[in-house]
Amino acid sequence: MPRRVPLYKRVKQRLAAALEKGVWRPGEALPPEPALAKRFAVSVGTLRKAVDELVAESLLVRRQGSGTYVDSHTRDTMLARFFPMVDRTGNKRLPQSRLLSFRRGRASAAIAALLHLQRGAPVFEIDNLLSLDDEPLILDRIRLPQALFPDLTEAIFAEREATIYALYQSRYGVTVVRTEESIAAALADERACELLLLTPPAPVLRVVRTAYAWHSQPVDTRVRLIATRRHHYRSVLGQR
Amino acid sequence: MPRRVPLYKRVKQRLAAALEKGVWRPGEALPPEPALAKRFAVSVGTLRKAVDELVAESLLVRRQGSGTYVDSHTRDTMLARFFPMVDRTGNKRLPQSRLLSFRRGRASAAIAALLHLQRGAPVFEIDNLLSLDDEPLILDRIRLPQALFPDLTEAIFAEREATIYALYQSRYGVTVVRTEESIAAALADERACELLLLTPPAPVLRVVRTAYAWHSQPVDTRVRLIATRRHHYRSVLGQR
DNA sequence: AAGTGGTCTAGACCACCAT
DNA sequence: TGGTGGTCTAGACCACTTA
Repeated sequence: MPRRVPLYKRVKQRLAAALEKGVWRPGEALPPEPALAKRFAVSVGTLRKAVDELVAESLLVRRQGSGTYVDSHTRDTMLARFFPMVDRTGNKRLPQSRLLSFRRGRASAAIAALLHLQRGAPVFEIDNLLSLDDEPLILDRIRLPQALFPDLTEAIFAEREATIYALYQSRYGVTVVRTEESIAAALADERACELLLLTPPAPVLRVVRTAYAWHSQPVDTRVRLIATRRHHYRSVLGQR
Repeated sequence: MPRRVPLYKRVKQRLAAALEKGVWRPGEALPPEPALAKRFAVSVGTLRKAVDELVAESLLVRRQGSGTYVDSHTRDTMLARFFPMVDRTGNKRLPQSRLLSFRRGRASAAIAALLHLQRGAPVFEIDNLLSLDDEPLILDRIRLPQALFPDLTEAIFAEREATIYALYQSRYGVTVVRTEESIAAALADERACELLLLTPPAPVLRVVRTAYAWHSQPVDTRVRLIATRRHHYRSVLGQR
Protein backbone atom coordinates (compact mmCIF):
# COMPACT_ATOMS: atom_id res chain seq x y z
CA MET A 1 0.00 0.00 0.00
CA PRO A 2 1.20 3.51 -0.75
CA ARG A 3 2.21 5.39 2.36
CA ARG A 4 0.57 8.59 1.23
CA VAL A 5 -2.97 8.27 -0.13
CA PRO A 6 -3.99 11.36 -2.15
CA LEU A 7 -6.79 13.45 -0.73
CA TYR A 8 -9.10 12.86 -3.69
CA LYS A 9 -8.70 9.09 -3.28
CA ARG A 10 -9.78 9.35 0.34
CA VAL A 11 -12.75 11.49 -0.67
CA LYS A 12 -13.61 8.87 -3.29
CA GLN A 13 -13.53 6.11 -0.68
CA ARG A 14 -15.77 8.10 1.65
CA LEU A 15 -18.21 8.81 -1.17
CA ALA A 16 -18.22 5.15 -2.21
CA ALA A 17 -18.81 4.07 1.39
CA ALA A 18 -21.78 6.43 1.60
CA LEU A 19 -23.15 5.02 -1.66
CA GLU A 20 -22.72 1.44 -0.44
CA LYS A 21 -24.48 2.37 2.78
CA GLY A 22 -27.39 3.69 0.73
CA VAL A 23 -27.23 7.31 1.89
CA TRP A 24 -28.59 8.19 -1.55
CA ARG A 25 -30.78 5.71 -3.44
CA PRO A 26 -30.16 4.64 -7.04
CA GLY A 27 -31.57 7.34 -9.31
CA GLU A 28 -31.35 10.05 -6.65
CA ALA A 29 -29.26 13.18 -7.07
CA LEU A 30 -26.30 13.93 -4.83
CA PRO A 31 -25.93 17.39 -3.29
CA PRO A 32 -24.31 19.94 -5.63
CA GLU A 33 -20.55 19.81 -5.95
CA PRO A 34 -19.80 22.94 -3.90
CA ALA A 35 -21.90 21.55 -1.02
CA LEU A 36 -20.16 18.17 -1.18
CA ALA A 37 -16.78 19.87 -1.33
CA LYS A 38 -17.63 21.85 1.78
CA ARG A 39 -18.86 18.75 3.59
CA PHE A 40 -15.58 16.92 2.88
CA ALA A 41 -13.59 20.09 3.54
CA VAL A 42 -11.81 20.00 0.17
CA SER A 43 -11.77 22.24 -2.88
CA VAL A 44 -14.30 21.72 -5.65
CA GLY A 45 -11.50 20.57 -7.95
CA THR A 46 -10.53 17.78 -5.59
CA LEU A 47 -14.16 16.75 -5.06
CA ARG A 48 -14.63 16.63 -8.82
CA LYS A 49 -11.62 14.38 -9.25
CA ALA A 50 -13.14 11.90 -6.78
CA VAL A 51 -16.49 12.04 -8.59
CA ASP A 52 -14.72 11.64 -11.93
CA GLU A 53 -13.43 8.23 -10.92
CA LEU A 54 -16.76 7.05 -9.56
CA VAL A 55 -18.37 8.14 -12.83
CA ALA A 56 -15.71 6.20 -14.75
CA GLU A 57 -16.65 3.15 -12.69
CA SER A 58 -20.34 3.77 -13.43
CA LEU A 59 -21.36 4.21 -9.81
CA LEU A 60 -22.40 7.79 -10.54
CA VAL A 61 -23.79 9.56 -13.59
CA ARG A 62 -23.36 13.24 -14.34
CA ARG A 63 -26.06 15.29 -16.10
CA GLN A 64 -24.88 18.74 -16.98
CA GLY A 65 -27.12 21.49 -15.72
CA SER A 66 -29.10 19.02 -13.62
CA GLY A 67 -26.94 17.19 -11.10
CA THR A 68 -24.95 14.06 -10.28
CA TYR A 69 -27.01 10.91 -9.78
CA VAL A 70 -26.54 7.45 -8.32
CA ASP A 71 -26.46 4.99 -11.22
CA SER A 72 -29.50 2.74 -11.39
CA HIS A 73 -29.64 -0.47 -13.37
CA THR A 74 -32.12 0.37 -16.08
CA ARG A 75 -32.70 -1.95 -19.01
CA ASP A 76 -30.59 0.27 -21.22
CA THR A 77 -27.53 0.36 -18.97
CA MET A 78 -27.74 -3.40 -18.38
CA LEU A 79 -27.88 -4.03 -22.09
CA ALA A 80 -24.97 -1.76 -22.88
CA ARG A 81 -22.73 -2.86 -20.03
CA PHE A 82 -23.40 -6.52 -19.31
CA PHE A 83 -25.05 -8.16 -22.30
CA PRO A 84 -22.45 -9.08 -24.93
CA MET A 85 -24.57 -10.68 -27.66
CA VAL A 86 -25.19 -8.86 -30.93
CA ASP A 87 -27.00 -9.85 -34.11
CA ARG A 88 -25.52 -9.82 -37.62
CA THR A 89 -25.99 -6.08 -37.92
CA GLY A 90 -24.25 -5.42 -34.60
CA ASN A 91 -27.43 -4.51 -32.73
CA LYS A 92 -28.32 -5.51 -29.19
CA ARG A 93 -31.70 -6.25 -27.64
CA LEU A 94 -32.60 -7.53 -24.19
CA PRO A 95 -33.64 -11.19 -24.18
CA GLN A 96 -36.78 -12.68 -22.68
CA SER A 97 -36.23 -14.80 -19.59
CA ARG A 98 -37.87 -18.11 -18.63
CA LEU A 99 -37.30 -19.66 -15.21
CA LEU A 100 -36.68 -23.39 -15.49
CA SER A 101 -35.99 -24.27 -11.87
CA PHE A 102 -35.26 -22.69 -8.49
CA ARG A 103 -33.67 -24.71 -5.68
CA ARG A 104 -31.75 -24.30 -2.45
CA GLY A 105 -28.45 -26.14 -2.23
CA ARG A 106 -24.95 -26.09 -0.84
CA ALA A 107 -21.81 -24.70 -2.43
CA SER A 108 -19.40 -27.20 -3.96
CA ALA A 109 -15.70 -26.51 -3.55
CA ALA A 110 -15.54 -24.86 -6.98
CA ILE A 111 -18.59 -22.66 -6.41
CA ALA A 112 -17.41 -21.74 -2.92
CA ALA A 113 -14.07 -20.61 -4.32
CA LEU A 114 -15.72 -18.43 -6.96
CA LEU A 115 -18.14 -16.83 -4.48
CA HIS A 116 -15.61 -16.54 -1.63
CA LEU A 117 -17.74 -18.76 0.62
CA GLN A 118 -17.06 -21.72 2.86
CA ARG A 119 -17.61 -25.04 1.17
CA GLY A 120 -21.15 -26.21 1.91
CA ALA A 121 -22.47 -22.69 2.46
CA PRO A 122 -26.14 -22.29 1.48
CA VAL A 123 -26.72 -21.08 -2.08
CA PHE A 124 -29.60 -20.71 -4.48
CA GLU A 125 -29.36 -22.74 -7.69
CA ILE A 126 -31.35 -21.31 -10.54
CA ASP A 127 -31.76 -22.57 -14.09
CA ASN A 128 -32.86 -19.93 -16.54
CA LEU A 129 -33.36 -19.78 -20.29
CA LEU A 130 -32.85 -16.56 -22.26
CA SER A 131 -34.41 -16.13 -25.71
CA LEU A 132 -34.54 -13.54 -28.45
CA ASP A 133 -37.60 -13.52 -30.73
CA ASP A 134 -38.76 -16.84 -29.25
CA GLU A 135 -35.49 -18.42 -30.29
CA PRO A 136 -33.60 -19.85 -27.31
CA LEU A 137 -30.14 -18.34 -27.01
CA ILE A 138 -28.60 -18.84 -23.57
CA LEU A 139 -29.02 -21.57 -20.96
CA ASP A 140 -27.91 -20.36 -17.53
CA ARG A 141 -27.18 -22.23 -14.31
CA ILE A 142 -26.85 -19.50 -11.69
CA ARG A 143 -25.60 -19.84 -8.10
CA LEU A 144 -25.86 -17.08 -5.55
CA PRO A 145 -25.17 -17.00 -1.82
CA GLN A 146 -28.31 -17.13 0.34
CA ALA A 147 -26.53 -14.87 2.83
CA LEU A 148 -26.58 -11.94 0.37
CA PHE A 149 -30.25 -12.39 -0.58
CA PRO A 150 -31.90 -13.55 2.64
CA ASP A 151 -35.59 -13.62 1.74
CA LEU A 152 -35.34 -14.49 -1.93
CA THR A 153 -38.01 -16.90 -3.15
CA GLU A 154 -38.97 -18.44 -6.46
CA ALA A 155 -41.96 -16.09 -6.68
CA ILE A 156 -39.86 -12.98 -6.15
CA PHE A 157 -37.36 -14.17 -8.73
CA ALA A 158 -39.94 -15.19 -11.30
CA GLU A 159 -42.11 -12.10 -10.96
CA ARG A 160 -39.36 -9.51 -11.04
CA GLU A 161 -40.02 -6.67 -13.45
CA ALA A 162 -36.50 -6.05 -14.70
CA THR A 163 -33.23 -7.88 -15.09
CA ILE A 164 -31.68 -10.07 -12.42
CA TYR A 165 -28.99 -7.50 -11.57
CA ALA A 166 -31.66 -4.80 -11.27
CA LEU A 167 -33.46 -7.04 -8.76
CA TYR A 168 -30.25 -7.40 -6.74
CA GLN A 169 -29.92 -3.63 -6.67
CA SER A 170 -33.49 -2.53 -5.99
CA ARG A 171 -34.41 -5.19 -3.44
CA TYR A 172 -31.11 -6.02 -1.77
CA GLY A 173 -29.00 -2.92 -2.30
CA VAL A 174 -26.35 -4.98 -4.08
CA THR A 175 -25.00 -3.20 -7.15
CA VAL A 176 -23.07 -5.25 -9.70
CA VAL A 177 -20.25 -3.15 -11.15
CA ARG A 178 -18.21 -5.74 -13.05
CA THR A 179 -18.41 -9.26 -14.44
CA GLU A 180 -15.60 -11.57 -15.46
CA GLU A 181 -16.21 -14.19 -18.09
CA SER A 182 -14.18 -17.19 -19.12
CA ILE A 183 -15.15 -18.51 -22.55
CA ALA A 184 -14.53 -21.95 -24.01
CA ALA A 185 -15.99 -23.99 -26.86
CA ALA A 186 -17.95 -27.13 -26.01
CA LEU A 187 -20.44 -29.60 -27.43
CA ALA A 188 -23.94 -29.18 -26.05
CA ASP A 189 -25.16 -32.18 -24.04
CA GLU A 190 -28.54 -33.78 -24.64
CA ARG A 191 -30.51 -31.54 -22.26
CA ALA A 192 -28.89 -28.38 -23.62
CA CYS A 193 -29.64 -29.45 -27.21
CA GLU A 194 -33.29 -29.91 -26.32
CA LEU A 195 -33.63 -26.59 -24.56
CA LEU A 196 -31.62 -24.62 -27.12
CA LEU A 197 -33.22 -26.45 -30.08
CA LEU A 198 -29.93 -27.79 -31.44
CA THR A 199 -29.11 -31.07 -33.16
CA PRO A 200 -25.99 -32.86 -31.97
CA PRO A 201 -23.10 -32.58 -32.37
CA ALA A 202 -23.78 -28.90 -31.62
CA PRO A 203 -20.93 -26.51 -30.75
CA VAL A 204 -21.78 -23.85 -28.17
CA LEU A 205 -19.95 -21.25 -26.14
CA ARG A 206 -19.47 -22.37 -22.54
CA VAL A 207 -19.08 -19.25 -20.43
CA VAL A 208 -18.33 -19.09 -16.72
CA ARG A 209 -19.42 -15.66 -15.53
CA THR A 210 -18.90 -14.22 -12.06
CA ALA A 211 -20.46 -10.88 -11.10
CA TYR A 212 -18.84 -8.56 -8.58
CA ALA A 213 -20.02 -5.63 -6.48
CA TRP A 214 -17.81 -2.82 -5.16
CA HIS A 215 -14.61 -4.10 -3.47
CA SER A 216 -14.65 -7.11 -5.82
CA GLN A 217 -17.19 -8.88 -3.66
CA PRO A 218 -18.67 -11.81 -5.63
CA VAL A 219 -22.43 -11.58 -6.08
CA ASP A 220 -23.33 -14.53 -8.26
CA THR A 221 -21.70 -16.98 -10.62
CA ARG A 222 -23.16 -18.85 -13.51
CA VAL A 223 -22.32 -21.38 -16.17
CA ARG A 224 -23.98 -20.43 -19.42
CA LEU A 225 -24.22 -22.29 -22.70
CA ILE A 226 -24.74 -20.01 -25.69
CA ALA A 227 -26.02 -20.99 -29.12
CA THR A 228 -24.40 -18.75 -31.72
CA ARG A 229 -26.77 -19.36 -34.63
CA ARG A 230 -27.83 -15.80 -35.28
CA HIS A 231 -26.04 -13.91 -32.52
CA HIS A 232 -22.36 -13.51 -31.74
CA TYR A 233 -20.47 -12.61 -28.59
CA ARG A 234 -18.87 -9.20 -29.07
CA SER A 235 -15.64 -8.19 -27.37
CA VAL A 236 -13.57 -5.02 -27.67
CA LEU A 237 -9.88 -5.07 -26.73
CA GLY A 238 -7.66 -2.05 -26.09
CA GLN A 239 -8.89 1.53 -25.87
CA ARG A 240 -10.50 1.43 -22.50
CA MET B 1 -21.16 18.04 -34.03
CA PRO B 2 -21.11 20.23 -30.95
CA ARG B 3 -21.05 23.91 -31.77
CA ARG B 4 -18.41 24.68 -29.20
CA VAL B 5 -15.45 22.29 -28.99
CA PRO B 6 -13.65 22.66 -25.65
CA LEU B 7 -10.11 23.92 -25.77
CA TYR B 8 -8.61 20.76 -24.27
CA LYS B 9 -10.32 18.65 -26.97
CA ARG B 10 -8.72 20.77 -29.67
CA VAL B 11 -5.36 20.46 -27.95
CA LYS B 12 -5.89 16.70 -27.81
CA GLN B 13 -6.61 16.57 -31.54
CA ARG B 14 -3.50 18.58 -32.33
CA LEU B 15 -1.40 16.32 -30.11
CA ALA B 16 -2.89 13.21 -31.69
CA ALA B 17 -2.22 14.59 -35.17
CA ALA B 18 1.41 15.22 -34.21
CA LEU B 19 1.69 11.65 -32.89
CA GLU B 20 0.16 10.22 -36.05
CA LYS B 21 2.58 12.27 -38.12
CA GLY B 22 5.45 10.76 -36.15
CA VAL B 23 6.79 13.99 -34.65
CA TRP B 24 7.88 11.86 -31.69
CA ARG B 25 8.73 8.18 -32.21
CA PRO B 26 7.24 5.36 -30.14
CA GLY B 27 9.19 5.17 -26.88
CA GLU B 28 10.38 8.77 -27.07
CA ALA B 29 9.54 11.37 -24.44
CA LEU B 30 7.40 14.39 -25.18
CA PRO B 31 8.57 17.84 -24.05
CA PRO B 32 7.71 18.62 -20.42
CA GLU B 33 4.16 19.73 -19.72
CA PRO B 34 4.92 23.41 -19.12
CA ALA B 35 6.73 23.56 -22.47
CA LEU B 36 3.86 21.85 -24.30
CA ALA B 37 1.36 24.13 -22.60
CA LYS B 38 3.32 27.15 -23.77
CA ARG B 39 3.57 25.79 -27.31
CA PHE B 40 -0.22 25.33 -27.51
CA ALA B 41 -0.79 28.60 -25.65
CA VAL B 42 -2.93 27.01 -22.93
CA SER B 43 -2.57 26.56 -19.20
CA VAL B 44 -0.84 23.49 -17.82
CA GLY B 45 -4.16 22.25 -16.44
CA THR B 46 -5.74 22.28 -19.88
CA LEU B 47 -2.72 20.59 -21.46
CA ARG B 48 -2.88 17.91 -18.79
CA LYS B 49 -6.54 17.24 -19.51
CA ALA B 50 -5.70 16.63 -23.16
CA VAL B 51 -2.83 14.33 -22.21
CA ASP B 52 -5.08 12.53 -19.70
CA GLU B 53 -7.39 11.40 -22.49
CA LEU B 54 -4.55 10.26 -24.74
CA VAL B 55 -3.14 8.28 -21.83
CA ALA B 56 -6.57 6.73 -21.25
CA GLU B 57 -6.54 5.67 -24.92
CA SER B 58 -3.04 4.24 -24.49
CA LEU B 59 -1.41 6.50 -27.07
CA LEU B 60 0.74 8.05 -24.34
CA VAL B 61 2.24 6.74 -21.12
CA ARG B 62 3.08 8.87 -18.10
CA ARG B 63 6.05 8.09 -15.86
CA GLN B 64 6.14 10.26 -12.79
CA GLY B 65 9.41 12.04 -12.27
CA SER B 66 10.59 11.03 -15.73
CA GLY B 67 8.30 12.24 -18.49
CA THR B 68 5.44 11.45 -20.84
CA TYR B 69 6.24 8.92 -23.56
CA VAL B 70 4.75 7.74 -26.83
CA ASP B 71 3.37 4.25 -26.22
CA SER B 72 5.32 1.53 -27.97
CA HIS B 73 4.04 -1.96 -28.58
CA THR B 74 6.25 -4.01 -26.35
CA ARG B 75 5.55 -7.65 -25.69
CA ASP B 76 4.10 -6.80 -22.30
CA THR B 77 1.63 -4.21 -23.52
CA MET B 78 0.56 -6.43 -26.41
CA LEU B 79 -0.06 -9.28 -24.03
CA ALA B 80 -2.04 -7.20 -21.58
CA ARG B 81 -4.10 -5.33 -24.14
CA PHE B 82 -4.70 -7.56 -27.13
CA PHE B 83 -4.18 -11.19 -26.14
CA PRO B 84 -7.27 -12.55 -24.39
CA MET B 85 -6.28 -16.15 -23.65
CA VAL B 86 -5.50 -17.24 -20.09
CA ASP B 87 -4.60 -20.59 -18.58
CA ARG B 88 -6.46 -22.29 -15.73
CA THR B 89 -4.72 -20.13 -13.14
CA GLY B 90 -5.63 -16.94 -14.99
CA ASN B 91 -2.11 -16.25 -16.25
CA LYS B 92 -1.16 -14.98 -19.68
CA ARG B 93 1.89 -15.71 -21.80
CA LEU B 94 2.74 -14.69 -25.34
CA PRO B 95 2.39 -17.55 -27.85
CA GLN B 96 4.97 -18.72 -30.37
CA SER B 97 4.12 -17.97 -33.97
CA ARG B 98 4.58 -20.19 -37.04
CA LEU B 99 3.97 -18.86 -40.55
CA LEU B 100 2.00 -21.34 -42.66
CA SER B 101 1.56 -19.37 -45.87
CA PHE B 102 1.93 -15.87 -47.31
CA ARG B 103 0.14 -14.85 -50.49
CA ARG B 104 -1.04 -11.82 -52.39
CA GLY B 105 -4.72 -11.74 -53.30
CA ARG B 106 -7.74 -9.55 -53.82
CA ALA B 107 -10.35 -8.49 -51.31
CA SER B 108 -13.69 -10.29 -51.44
CA ALA B 109 -16.80 -8.23 -50.81
CA ALA B 110 -16.83 -9.25 -47.13
CA ILE B 111 -13.15 -8.49 -46.56
CA ALA B 112 -13.42 -5.20 -48.45
CA ALA B 113 -16.29 -4.13 -46.21
CA LEU B 114 -14.35 -4.94 -43.03
CA LEU B 115 -11.20 -3.15 -44.21
CA HIS B 116 -13.02 -0.21 -45.84
CA LEU B 117 -11.55 -1.04 -49.24
CA GLN B 118 -12.92 -1.36 -52.76
CA ARG B 119 -13.84 -4.91 -53.68
CA GLY B 120 -10.91 -6.50 -55.46
CA ALA B 121 -8.34 -4.24 -53.81
CA PRO B 122 -4.94 -5.92 -53.31
CA VAL B 123 -4.47 -7.59 -49.92
CA PHE B 124 -2.01 -9.91 -48.26
CA GLU B 125 -3.42 -13.26 -47.11
CA ILE B 126 -1.46 -14.84 -44.32
CA ASP B 127 -2.04 -18.11 -42.50
CA ASN B 128 -0.40 -18.30 -39.11
CA LEU B 129 -0.41 -20.78 -36.24
CA LEU B 130 0.00 -19.68 -32.63
CA SER B 131 1.13 -22.14 -29.97
CA LEU B 132 1.80 -22.19 -26.25
CA ASP B 133 4.31 -24.74 -24.93
CA ASP B 134 4.40 -26.45 -28.33
CA GLU B 135 0.67 -27.02 -28.12
CA PRO B 136 -1.19 -25.41 -31.04
CA LEU B 137 -3.80 -22.93 -29.82
CA ILE B 138 -4.92 -20.52 -32.53
CA LEU B 139 -5.15 -20.84 -36.31
CA ASP B 140 -5.27 -17.42 -37.97
CA ARG B 141 -6.16 -16.35 -41.50
CA ILE B 142 -5.12 -12.72 -41.68
CA ARG B 143 -5.90 -10.18 -44.44
CA LEU B 144 -4.31 -6.78 -44.64
CA PRO B 145 -4.40 -4.09 -47.31
CA GLN B 146 -1.25 -3.93 -49.44
CA ALA B 147 -1.72 -0.17 -49.62
CA LEU B 148 -0.98 0.22 -45.90
CA PHE B 149 2.12 -2.02 -45.97
CA PRO B 150 3.69 -1.32 -49.35
CA ASP B 151 6.94 -3.29 -49.22
CA LEU B 152 5.87 -6.15 -46.97
CA THR B 153 7.31 -9.53 -47.98
CA GLU B 154 7.17 -13.03 -46.60
CA ALA B 155 10.73 -12.66 -45.33
CA ILE B 156 9.99 -9.46 -43.45
CA PHE B 157 6.90 -11.00 -41.93
CA ALA B 158 8.56 -14.29 -40.99
CA GLU B 159 11.71 -12.76 -39.57
CA ARG B 160 10.11 -10.07 -37.46
CA GLU B 161 11.39 -9.93 -33.92
CA ALA B 162 8.20 -9.04 -32.07
CA THR B 163 4.46 -9.35 -32.52
CA ILE B 164 2.61 -8.55 -35.72
CA TYR B 165 1.17 -5.31 -34.36
CA ALA B 166 4.64 -4.26 -33.21
CA LEU B 167 5.85 -4.79 -36.78
CA TYR B 168 3.05 -2.60 -38.10
CA GLN B 169 4.10 0.12 -35.68
CA SER B 170 7.89 0.01 -35.98
CA ARG B 171 8.14 -0.48 -39.74
CA TYR B 172 5.02 1.22 -41.09
CA GLY B 173 4.12 3.73 -38.41
CA VAL B 174 0.70 2.17 -38.01
CA THR B 175 -0.35 1.89 -34.37
CA VAL B 176 -3.22 -0.43 -33.50
CA VAL B 177 -5.26 1.09 -30.68
CA ARG B 178 -8.34 -1.14 -30.64
CA THR B 179 -9.61 -4.49 -31.88
CA GLU B 180 -13.18 -5.70 -32.19
CA GLU B 181 -13.91 -9.38 -31.97
CA SER B 182 -17.01 -11.34 -32.84
CA ILE B 183 -17.06 -14.78 -31.22
CA ALA B 184 -19.08 -17.82 -32.23
CA ALA B 185 -18.86 -21.55 -31.60
CA ALA B 186 -18.05 -23.85 -34.51
CA LEU B 187 -16.84 -27.34 -35.38
CA ALA B 188 -13.27 -27.43 -36.64
CA ASP B 189 -12.95 -28.62 -40.23
CA GLU B 190 -10.48 -31.30 -41.27
CA ARG B 191 -7.54 -28.99 -41.90
CA ALA B 192 -8.09 -27.12 -38.62
CA CYS B 193 -8.27 -30.40 -36.71
CA GLU B 194 -4.95 -31.48 -38.17
CA LEU B 195 -3.20 -28.20 -37.42
CA LEU B 196 -4.70 -27.80 -33.94
CA LEU B 197 -4.29 -31.50 -33.10
CA LEU B 198 -7.98 -32.10 -32.48
CA THR B 199 -10.16 -35.13 -33.16
CA PRO B 200 -13.53 -34.46 -34.79
CA PRO B 201 -16.15 -33.48 -33.90
CA ALA B 202 -14.08 -30.75 -32.23
CA PRO B 203 -15.73 -27.57 -30.94
CA VAL B 204 -13.64 -24.39 -31.30
CA LEU B 205 -14.12 -20.66 -30.94
CA ARG B 206 -14.46 -18.95 -34.30
CA VAL B 207 -13.41 -15.34 -33.85
CA VAL B 208 -13.53 -12.59 -36.44
CA ARG B 209 -11.13 -9.89 -35.31
CA THR B 210 -10.62 -6.51 -36.92
CA ALA B 211 -7.84 -4.20 -35.71
CA TYR B 212 -8.15 -0.41 -35.89
CA ALA B 213 -5.72 2.50 -35.76
CA TRP B 214 -6.55 6.03 -34.64
CA HIS B 215 -9.73 7.43 -36.29
CA SER B 216 -11.09 3.86 -36.47
CA GLN B 217 -9.10 3.11 -39.58
CA PRO B 218 -9.07 -0.66 -40.20
CA VAL B 219 -5.57 -2.16 -40.22
CA ASP B 220 -6.11 -5.88 -40.59
CA THR B 221 -8.82 -8.46 -40.17
CA ARG B 222 -8.55 -12.13 -39.39
CA VAL B 223 -10.60 -15.23 -38.87
CA ARG B 224 -9.17 -17.28 -36.04
CA LEU B 225 -10.07 -20.72 -34.79
CA ILE B 226 -9.18 -21.26 -31.14
CA ALA B 227 -8.83 -24.59 -29.36
CA THR B 228 -9.89 -24.15 -25.72
CA ARG B 229 -8.33 -27.29 -24.25
CA ARG B 230 -6.16 -25.66 -21.62
CA HIS B 231 -6.73 -21.99 -22.26
CA HIS B 232 -9.89 -19.89 -22.09
CA TYR B 233 -10.87 -16.57 -23.62
CA ARG B 234 -11.18 -13.99 -20.85
CA SER B 235 -13.58 -11.05 -21.05
CA VAL B 236 -14.39 -8.35 -18.49
CA LEU B 237 -17.67 -6.45 -18.74
CA GLY B 238 -18.53 -3.21 -16.97
CA GLN B 239 -16.03 -1.09 -15.04
CA ARG B 240 -14.04 0.32 -17.88
C1' DA C 1 20.28 18.54 -6.93
C1' DA C 2 17.61 19.34 -10.88
C1' DG C 3 13.73 18.22 -13.47
C1' DT C 4 9.61 15.65 -14.18
C1' DG C 5 4.73 14.52 -13.43
C1' DG C 6 1.04 14.46 -9.36
C1' DT C 7 -1.86 16.93 -6.15
C1' DC C 8 -4.44 20.75 -4.37
C1' DT C 9 -6.33 25.24 -4.13
C1' DA C 10 -9.28 29.48 -5.34
C1' DG C 11 -11.81 31.73 -8.39
C1' DA C 12 -13.86 33.21 -12.94
C1' DC C 13 -16.73 32.27 -16.56
C1' DC C 14 -19.50 29.17 -19.79
C1' DA C 15 -23.16 25.77 -21.27
C1' DC C 16 -26.99 23.50 -20.11
C1' DC C 17 -31.38 22.26 -17.57
C1' DA C 18 -35.34 23.12 -15.05
C1' DT C 19 -38.96 26.27 -13.88
C1' DT D 1 -33.94 33.07 -14.18
C1' DG D 2 -31.46 30.46 -10.84
C1' DG D 3 -28.82 26.48 -10.16
C1' DT D 4 -26.20 22.73 -11.95
C1' DG D 5 -22.06 20.64 -13.92
C1' DG D 6 -18.12 21.86 -17.54
C1' DT D 7 -14.09 24.53 -18.76
C1' DC D 8 -10.04 27.26 -17.97
C1' DT D 9 -6.61 29.73 -15.50
C1' DA D 10 -2.51 30.66 -12.30
C1' DG D 11 0.23 29.26 -8.92
C1' DA D 12 2.02 26.58 -4.84
C1' DC D 13 3.74 22.54 -3.15
C1' DC D 14 4.66 17.34 -3.15
C1' DA D 15 6.61 12.80 -4.84
C1' DC D 16 9.32 10.56 -7.77
C1' DT D 17 13.26 9.64 -11.15
C1' DT D 18 17.64 10.39 -12.74
C1' DA D 19 22.24 11.26 -12.46
